Amino acid sequence: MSSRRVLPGKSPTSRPGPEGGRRDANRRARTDDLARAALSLFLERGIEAVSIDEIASAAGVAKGSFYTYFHDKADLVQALLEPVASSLRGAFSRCAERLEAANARNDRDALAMSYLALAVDIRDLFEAEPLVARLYLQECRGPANGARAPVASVAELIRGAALRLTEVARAGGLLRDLDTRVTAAAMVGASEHLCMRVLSGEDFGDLSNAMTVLVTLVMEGLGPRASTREVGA
Amino acid sequence: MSSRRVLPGKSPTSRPGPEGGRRDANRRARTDDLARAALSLFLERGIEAVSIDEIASAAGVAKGSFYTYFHDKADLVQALLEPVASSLRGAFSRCAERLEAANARNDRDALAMSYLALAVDIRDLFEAEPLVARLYLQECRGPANGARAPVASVAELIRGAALRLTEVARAGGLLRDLDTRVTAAAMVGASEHLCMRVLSGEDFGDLSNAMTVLVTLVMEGLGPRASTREVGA
DNA sequence: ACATACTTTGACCGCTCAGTCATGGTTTGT
DNA sequence: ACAAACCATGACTGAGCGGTCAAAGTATGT
Repeated sequence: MSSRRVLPGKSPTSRPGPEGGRRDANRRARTDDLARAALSLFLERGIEAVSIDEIASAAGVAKGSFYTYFHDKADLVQALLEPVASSLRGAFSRCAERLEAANARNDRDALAMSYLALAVDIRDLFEAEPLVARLYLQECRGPANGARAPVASVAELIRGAALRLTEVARAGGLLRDLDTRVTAAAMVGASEHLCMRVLSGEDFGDLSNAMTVLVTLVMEGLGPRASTREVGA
Repeated sequence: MSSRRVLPGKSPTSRPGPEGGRRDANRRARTDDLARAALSLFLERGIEAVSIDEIASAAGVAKGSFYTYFHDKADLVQALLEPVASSLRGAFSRCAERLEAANARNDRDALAMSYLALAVDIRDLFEAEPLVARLYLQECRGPANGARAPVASVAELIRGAALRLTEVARAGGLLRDLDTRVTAAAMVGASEHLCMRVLSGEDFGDLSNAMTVLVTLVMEGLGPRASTREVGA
């Protein structure tokens, strides 16, 4: 699972030049420069606080050149997130297929392994794209306005998938009969926070260790084999 | 635990007028108006995206009046958060005391009850100040720059306390020998996400239900009585 | 009663910003 | 070879913003 390029939000309309040609290569390089510069600045100051001029300057291009490749800041954010969003869609999709097969066979272990495979997929993705993952985690709780709207879209994707997958886990007997929405939210929250801390480079151990704790937490905390000790509220 | 007033960041230097007098009452009302207006706008658009003019306008005062009561936006955010931050400090402090007493008696049940009492304290606080809690949760992951710096300070307070408390839980035998930082992060993450979803009013059940799931998750997922089934990574 | 600090207002000011576009150079397709 | 699209540049434009402050009204302390 190699990282994929950020694509420009805007392309020439009639004569883009041959693939691999001068203009094509130039567009790739410029897009990359802008994306990289923006990502770094966004992580440092937040999406909203960074100006187009600063991004262009940090990328080493003129301000007007920014608009050759992107419509506006939101367009750039969208482009930054798209490779990760696409991979996430793929991961959730593969997990859904594995779950379907496991359910058809009434195979509870295969069910559990589907979720574990998903966790590994997500771990791999975040490790391949740590900075984009961090940006997502940093911004995904903010309101979906302005340049942050693309981030909110990815959050919606993840939320929906977590809910669906949690529902399947419950129906398949992996989780007790607790409120699915609450359970899904707890899992998303815990995993995001762990990833965020790990990816921030705080001498926090690696993502696999964090994932292990998370899976333990879920399987034993919410699974049907839990002890009879129940803490009342 | 009643909610407390937001205090102005700026006060008159020589003749504030008598407590309860015309000017005192006026300052309270204006401060409240500004705080309320700002809070609403911040939740809708994020702290950074809201201008001083918008806050003043929404509060029904002239723009220059904003500066009568607050130095700048960060000052207002600080004032908004202070009552909640103060209560959190109190809650953590009370929990620490209860833990100390339980540890002195080697009383494991009292240890567990200390954490439960903390969860109840935090639930009560968030229910008393839902909008401020939501603002905190929305913004606490962002970089600590500009008007968001006071939010980051509260996040630091919570992170530090969670780590300390998790360490005590581990030493007291409530949690297995997993990495304390990871465990603390998972708990903070899960609880924040749950609170955020509940407080957003998404037909998500109440905070007590969410807290119950969270406590179950922790006590059974990470406690020493966990089943021998271990999911490898 | 009076002097003075407080309060309110909103026009003003200088600065920043997103987006535009004229100009000139480069690449492509015919 | 040539026409035309593409590309880069940065000055320009109008809008928006934070903060200031003169002028006038109000509350307070002596």
